[in-house]
Amino acid sequence: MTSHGWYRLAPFRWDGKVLRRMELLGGKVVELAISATRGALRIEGAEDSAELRRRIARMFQLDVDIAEFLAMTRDVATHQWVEAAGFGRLLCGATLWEDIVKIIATTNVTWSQTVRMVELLVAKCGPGGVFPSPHDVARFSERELQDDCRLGYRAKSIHALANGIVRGEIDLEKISDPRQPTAELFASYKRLPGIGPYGAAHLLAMDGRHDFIAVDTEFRRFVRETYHGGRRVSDATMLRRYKKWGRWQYLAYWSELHGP
DNA sequence: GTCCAGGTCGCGC
DNA sequence: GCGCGACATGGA
Repeated sequence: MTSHGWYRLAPFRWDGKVLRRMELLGGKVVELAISATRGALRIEGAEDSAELRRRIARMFQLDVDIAEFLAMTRDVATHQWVEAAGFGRLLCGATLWEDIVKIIATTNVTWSQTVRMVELLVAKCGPGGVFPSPHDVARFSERELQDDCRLGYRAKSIHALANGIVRGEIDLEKISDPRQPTAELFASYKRLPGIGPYGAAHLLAMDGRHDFIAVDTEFRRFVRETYHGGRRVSDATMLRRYKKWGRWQYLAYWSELHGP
């Protein structure tokens, strides 16, 4: 649950054992309490429903099959620990929309600012503490979002995204159609406001597609320090190291980052 | 004051 | 297609 920082972004709350979040289900706000026991997920706080299952499936990547990746790790000394540790799935938001907003909020800022931005956005726009819908966000002006949620220039992208969805100009269902080849999905994601190569690769990873590594300061720092004695090298050189992992490149890097 | 953080965008060549 | 500066914000 704690593989990348998402568990710290509102409306998620994590106390070290139970992951909680407010969620709007069947027209009412409920508090979900999610825990994992022996690899099984336990959900409390809501009646079973198709909508709940859909959201939980995205949050925990329940439909993502990482068997091929795990098989590869068995043959690589540095990754032997991965399978036993149960590593390989990223915590996601309940919807693609939520993750796009959160990824925009991670760009070109410190993590503590990201946490604050999302916290303020949920507080301002999300009724009852749930993650706000595009409608909830589109009610506010760009200026208001920027000032009250401390989004900086990202308010422009988030405002454009929310309004684009509300007006029907951005159709996330269509954009994220899983039947598309990875390269086309990548291109579609990159066309979203505020999403570039980094964001698109991250969104793909949330679809369980790890073909592209999201090159950011974190990736560069890790590779530089781990493999190049702190000397700076080109992105291409850094990426070459992970080519052998094929469509699991991002996950391979990520597992190195989180180490045994 | 300056630099930079899990980048993106628009512009000029 | 590629390099470059601008862009809000807050902490070092």
